[in-house]
Amino acid sequence: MTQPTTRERIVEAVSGLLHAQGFPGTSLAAVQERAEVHGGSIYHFFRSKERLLEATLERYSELLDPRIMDPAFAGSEDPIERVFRVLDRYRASLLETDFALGCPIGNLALEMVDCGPEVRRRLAEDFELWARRIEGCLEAAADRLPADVDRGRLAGFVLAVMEGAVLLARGHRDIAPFDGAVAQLRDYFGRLAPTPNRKTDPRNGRKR
Amino acid sequence: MTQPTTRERIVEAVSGLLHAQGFPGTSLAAVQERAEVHGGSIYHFFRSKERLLEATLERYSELLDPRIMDPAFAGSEDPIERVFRVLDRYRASLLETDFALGCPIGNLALEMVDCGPEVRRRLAEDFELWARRIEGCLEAAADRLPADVDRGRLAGFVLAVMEGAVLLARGHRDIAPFDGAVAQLRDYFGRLAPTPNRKTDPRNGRKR
DNA sequence: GTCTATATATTGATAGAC
DNA sequence: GTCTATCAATATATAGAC
Repeated sequence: MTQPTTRERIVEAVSGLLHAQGFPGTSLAAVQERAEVHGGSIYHFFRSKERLLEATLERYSELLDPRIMDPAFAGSEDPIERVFRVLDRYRASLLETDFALGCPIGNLALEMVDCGPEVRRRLAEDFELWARRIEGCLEAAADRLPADVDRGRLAGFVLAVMEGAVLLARGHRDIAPFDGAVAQLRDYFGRLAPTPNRKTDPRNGRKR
Repeated sequence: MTQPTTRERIVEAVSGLLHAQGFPGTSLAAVQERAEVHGGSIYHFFRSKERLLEATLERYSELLDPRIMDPAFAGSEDPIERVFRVLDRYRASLLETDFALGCPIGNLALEMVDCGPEVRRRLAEDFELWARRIEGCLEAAADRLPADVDRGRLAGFVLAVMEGAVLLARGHRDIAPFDGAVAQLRDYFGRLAPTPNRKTDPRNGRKR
């Protein structure tokens, strides 16, 4: 409830602009306007545009749970269904923004070819964090998956499918490729966890 | 064997630069240097940078078969194995270029938010062409896939996985996420086409 | 800490001689 | 068709008053 600091306003502005227009497309002039700060204030807090990116990547990792995962998980108690609720949030974001906003980390991963190790580290960290949340769902559904399935690797696969599906939908400006990829992923999960039959399984529905 | 025209040299130069540095990152000054043309020559052939991009996207679609698909398909006669040979070529490209070069179309799909309908159309066309080649492999292996599998949709899924896997590997600067995603896709195909057992299947090995 | 003013470089694009 | 010269806009970054 406290007033955001100038530094926070700057990061918040970059956060939105970066998502919509990428790193080269985000000019500091636009950041000034959006954050309602003037010229040199940005450089008072950040030595360079790349340092500003680093702070924003850290912010993204802070926002992952409250903005993405928690709302998605709230939609279902079933752990595998929760995975698909997460994907559905990216679907909704694509439609709401007319394919302008995909995954901010995914965009940056392709954009930032030449960048310092700190940016690289934070990008990888954000991907890891996302995958670990999905892995948590898979662990919760471990009894419904084949024992020999590597759940960490499967979580990474879900992330790859999400990023690829977002990319295709944005390229086509059409949600159909996204829906097709998600449907195929569902088919895969269906073959991994045949007939969950949650209603009769005593392990499900437990509250504590 | 004929000498490349000036126009062809320009497109060739853009082709490489675009792949490595993206659209905003590809300056016309760099194009001049690489194509060994001077200033206004580019504007003699192309009205704008975006027109130049359109010509390059058309070039990419021309190169898909000779540069990507044909060499990959030459590695195996088995249609499903051919799908994975294609993915393996992207893997090799990532390693050879130290993760600098991924999929040129995938990069552009995320970069080109504001662009004319012609660019959009050609991007979608290039994706479609890629997926249709994979779909051709799946059709050739139709007898080893469940009858109810939508092969066009599965081909789009393979493309999504490839794009996502390339994106993750570039973000991590590590081939492990790519390998993990491909291994998981192999697992999926294994569950779709259990024990191909090509050796004893009379349908395989036919030459005409 | 915040502001104005500005330095320096580079961008896409144009004009016109040859 | 190819060249030189250059425009106008914009980029990141800096200096210094307040």
